[in-house]
Amino acid sequence: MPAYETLLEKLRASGLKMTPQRLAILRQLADNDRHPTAQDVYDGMVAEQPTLSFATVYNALGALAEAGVCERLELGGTVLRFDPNLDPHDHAICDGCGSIRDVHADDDAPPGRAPAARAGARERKPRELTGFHVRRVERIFRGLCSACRRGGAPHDDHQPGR
Amino acid sequence: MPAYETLLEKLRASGLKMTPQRLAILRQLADNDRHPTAQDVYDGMVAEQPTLSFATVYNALGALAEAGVCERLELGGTVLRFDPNLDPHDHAICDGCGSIRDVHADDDAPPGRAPAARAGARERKPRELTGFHVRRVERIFRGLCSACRRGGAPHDDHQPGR
DNA sequence: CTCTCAATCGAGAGTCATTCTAAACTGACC
DNA sequence: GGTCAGTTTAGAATGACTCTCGATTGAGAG
Ligand SMILES: [Mn+2]
Ligand SMILES: [Mn+2]
Ligand SMILES: [Zn+2]
Ligand SMILES: [Zn+2]
Repeated sequence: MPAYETLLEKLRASGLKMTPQRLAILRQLADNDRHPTAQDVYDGMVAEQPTLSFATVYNALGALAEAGVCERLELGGTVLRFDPNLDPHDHAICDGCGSIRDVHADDDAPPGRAPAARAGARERKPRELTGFHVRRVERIFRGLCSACRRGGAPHDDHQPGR
Repeated sequence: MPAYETLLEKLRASGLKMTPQRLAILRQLADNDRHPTAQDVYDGMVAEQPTLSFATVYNALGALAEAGVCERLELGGTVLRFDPNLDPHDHAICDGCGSIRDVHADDDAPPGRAPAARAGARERKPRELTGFHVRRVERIFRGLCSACRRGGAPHDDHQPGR
């Protein structure tokens, strides 16, 4: 989860204009591992940017994603999410509360593979797939977070999906 | 890709009513590996079911999915897709034409793993992930299909996504 | 067969996330 | 201080789905 300075540097390098709205968005994304929606980002901004338009948040987030400052995530469900963490990684989504957690290949044993065989895990390059040229691979783990496994559906950080 | 008879049997076993609309949907799904949208299914039905309502297609597909006759796929993008193939498998989505291909763990070497280590590939059981109970794993390969790798964007079977 | 009723269907309105449109703004450069 | 591209804004538009509710209809009972 990149710090504000890091994101700022990327924005500067991208050639995009440094507007107050975009800087405020960077502040929202800095050190944020919660995969916020456009709504989340907007909510965190209206206080200091009272005239902010919703469309601006979408525009800016889209521009930042295209510039390689953050990533658009379409993890199923109806809402778009944004991730400042550009390291290749997977996501664990809780069916109970909808929370999304990063899963790095190193942290946890990938499913379908014996923990012993975890040798060349770091590898993430595109490869061939019988006539299909793979550019990137997305993996989603669905299940229950530790909190939801106890109580039925406690805090409910995110929307539980419809 | 299950045959009509197979789907019919599952529907019968589910306890759901066997209505003409649902049978027509089964006919659409039988031996279909194209992961059709509700629109696709509807389009294939209006000819023989002229009074068909769009909502009915959604209702019926939803009911069939819940009954375990087919599966709802949310592969990003804006549209819901349906898959009669219930074997655990992954999907390769072409960035060019939007076509979706099944990828079975046996067919192609999973990325991030040396082909030699393909031993216990069949394994697909839920497992622990440091505090997260994994119920199922989804994997999406994004890239270019063989057709799109040549010409820029030729036939365009599906919508290229926005 | 005929009856009965919960399950299902159909039409249209409603929802919601996202995108588009067009006008106003901003700031760098001449 | 004028010009212009890039941005922001409000609000309208889009599109995929979901809901509502009255009408219809399978499927088991008799
Ligand atoms: Mn992430
Ligand atoms: Mn499939
Ligand atoms: Zn949870
Ligand atoms: Zn293609």
